[in-house]
Amino acid sequence: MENYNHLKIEKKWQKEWEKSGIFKSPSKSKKKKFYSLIEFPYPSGEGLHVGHVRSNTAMDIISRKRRMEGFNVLYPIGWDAFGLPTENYAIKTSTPPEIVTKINTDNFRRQLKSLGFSFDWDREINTTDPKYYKWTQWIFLQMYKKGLAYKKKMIINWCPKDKIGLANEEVINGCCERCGTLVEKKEKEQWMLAITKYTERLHKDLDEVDYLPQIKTQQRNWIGKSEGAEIKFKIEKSKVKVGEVEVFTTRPDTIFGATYVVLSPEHELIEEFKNQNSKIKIDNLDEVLDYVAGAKKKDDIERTAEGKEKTGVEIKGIKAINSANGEEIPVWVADYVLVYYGTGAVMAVPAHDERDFEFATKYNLPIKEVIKNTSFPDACFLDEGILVNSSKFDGRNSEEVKKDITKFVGGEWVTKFKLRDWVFSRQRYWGEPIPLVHCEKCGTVPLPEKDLPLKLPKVDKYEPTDTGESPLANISKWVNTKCPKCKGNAKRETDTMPQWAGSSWYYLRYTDPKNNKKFADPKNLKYFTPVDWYNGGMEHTTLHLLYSRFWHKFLYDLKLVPTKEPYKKRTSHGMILAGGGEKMSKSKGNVVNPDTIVWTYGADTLRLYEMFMGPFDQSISWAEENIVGVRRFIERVWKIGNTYDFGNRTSKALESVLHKTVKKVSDDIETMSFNTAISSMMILVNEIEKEKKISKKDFEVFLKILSPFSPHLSEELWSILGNKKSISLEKWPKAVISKMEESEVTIAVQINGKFRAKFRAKKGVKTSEIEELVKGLEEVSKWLKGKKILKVVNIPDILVNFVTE
RNA sequence: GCCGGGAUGGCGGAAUUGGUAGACGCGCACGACUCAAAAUCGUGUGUCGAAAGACAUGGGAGUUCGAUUCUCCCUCCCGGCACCA
Repeated sequence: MENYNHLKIEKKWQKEWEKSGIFKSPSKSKKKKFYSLIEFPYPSGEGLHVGHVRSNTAMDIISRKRRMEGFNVLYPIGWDAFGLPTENYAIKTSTPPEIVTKINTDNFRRQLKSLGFSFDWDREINTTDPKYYKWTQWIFLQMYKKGLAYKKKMIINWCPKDKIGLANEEVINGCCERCGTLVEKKEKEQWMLAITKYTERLHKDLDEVDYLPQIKTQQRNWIGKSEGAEIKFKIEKSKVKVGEVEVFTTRPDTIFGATYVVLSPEHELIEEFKNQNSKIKIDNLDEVLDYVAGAKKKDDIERTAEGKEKTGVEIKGIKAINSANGEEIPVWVADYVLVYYGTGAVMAVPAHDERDFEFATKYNLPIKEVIKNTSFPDACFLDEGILVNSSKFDGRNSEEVKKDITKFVGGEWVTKFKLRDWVFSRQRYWGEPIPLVHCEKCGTVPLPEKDLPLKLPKVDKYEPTDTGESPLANISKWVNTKCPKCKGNAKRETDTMPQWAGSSWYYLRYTDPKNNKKFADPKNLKYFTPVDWYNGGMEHTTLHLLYSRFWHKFLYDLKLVPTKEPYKKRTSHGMILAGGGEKMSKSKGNVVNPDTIVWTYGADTLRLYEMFMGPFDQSISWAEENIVGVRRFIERVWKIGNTYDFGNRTSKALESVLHKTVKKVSDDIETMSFNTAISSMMILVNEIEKEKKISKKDFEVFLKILSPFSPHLSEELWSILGNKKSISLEKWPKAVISKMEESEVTIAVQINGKFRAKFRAKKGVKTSEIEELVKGLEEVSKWLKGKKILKVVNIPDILVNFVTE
């Protein structure tokens, strides 16, 4: 027997698979389809991460199993190649980003191929390929035409280091998600996508998909649905109505306790105070404007940090009228009220809201109890309860009066969401150009479809400009163009799209990656979509998942895709951390290169190790010393396959273990419990080695269930055993229940719940028989001697418990 | 602060309609093979104890014949959100 030479064997089969094309997925097939998807990698300069190997192997195992179960499996791969790291690298080395991308994707491709993943390489896509981004631009234009893409002057999060505007989702603790630099505020015109028009559906349709519960929860929290009342409060000056302010509250039941109203600094009413012709005149305009200016200058961190001490200024000269009891109450402006949520104004109920309580205490505003509680007046009481001091609503319960009170004060019951529109423009080079033209006469004009793709022009410098414009703005030849409508002089939009654009629809392109006439043929979409199983990182559950669901729903409304939701099932994997439990990073020098492992131990070993190391959905530390365990397992299987003199009989006991293993592995793959699947196969191999005998047929059954995990080893042994066709074309084995059963069972004996002995008995043995059998056992009789048995608990074939006095 | 997940030997982890805690793997110890080492194979390996046995699943209470599993309280760790009215 030759030693197991992983280098030779793995290369051989990778070539073989490529030659035979058995992992290609025909777009036309009588078979049922199965679409399994991984998040396509960003081809970074660092090369493949061992984390990629973990998730790709998991979906590869599932894909290979599905193929053997008779499905036409689509398991595609591509590159999410636009983005900042490539651009930054290009700036640093003066290499065009497309060259950097080419080098990186070549490297990634080589690495992925060395791991034996069963991708359909014919369907490879790249978001930076004009043939691909033509359709990203096309979809954007459809959104533009439907009014979902709009330009808005707004205060954006600005990263001074990357010189780029960031979406809210990309700001982490007030810092840039990528480089950690403190984010500044900057006013700029930005392209927005009206994702909020889909909020309700994005929220509701989560009921229909099979996502891990945590993923659904995170999406729901991000969308942030809450129900409450919109209520108008009159604004009076010297007892005369001069206007009104609308507030949003989830607690209309506490309205009788509203002792003041707070406006956010950006509230529209404040603009009106400045207006000389306005009916609303206030006494301390300068003071108010000072405060507002100060608040606007502060960025989000300052507003929230600052020891969380709330500040505000009373707006003097006007009063609000509490719509519930007609009381005159003061109006304040304070930056703890956010302009972009609800109505940008709140009714403050200090007795029953922590923030209002803090503010009222600081500024000596009245605190009025309206929900009965014992802690008043030392602390606010947040729970719902029985109303007091609320005129005719006294004595009733919060829950039941909310809507009644809303009606009573003429308010409206509404649903609000935290989700805000998506800032879609970036002032960078390496992204899809936004295909719009600004014409002096016609305004903003979309490019006609025949002019797509609008290709990125060649530039000399990739640096963004300090004015905040994209480098594209410097290329006058490109910027100056003709208006598609009037043929007059016009300028191109110079902003590009964010990285999320290309990844919002890539799973659709896989169904028909080479189509030049459509983003995908409807027939292919009908056959392959939705994605049956999508696995990815937890870090993408809020952004990528939400964005792509939004794009999908938009396309669904245009009847361009056949399903409401893009992904039927979504799971996520845990991260692989470095030895000390830290993130792997270049700067810490703790990155594990999969190439090294593939060379020294082999791809099958790496695959098996990463699946065996721990629960798939949990983060886990890399531990190189454990790799040897799975390598030993592979070598033992290799030895059995090469040296055993296979007969045609397997012992009953071994047969039972085999079938249990088949069942366990089949079930565990479905629940992504790969670690226990592998452990059960190890147990089987231990048993085979103990008996030193197994039939060829049964050993082949084992090879089949091993093949998704260790495809190279399995193929090689399969062919050594004389099989001509690939093991991947075999049928997935079925566990035979009758063969799993054993005639004898081990029954545990407990005395008062404590384990004392075990014994073998025929299956289905009766309680009375057990008592006789057991009393003969010395370990049992010594505990029962002189004791009265009060009760016998018998769990058939598992356990018997004697309860004594 | 809120939401979600978690805590089990020296280490990674296994076990839930409540039923023999520690499967499987690593490590370690001893033995076989070897001139020797590595590799391999065999045996053992939760803690205390000579043994009988007792104690053990982050801590404390409870339900139960029986709790890693269910209930309540607490501690710590990880992830997400964070003045969202």
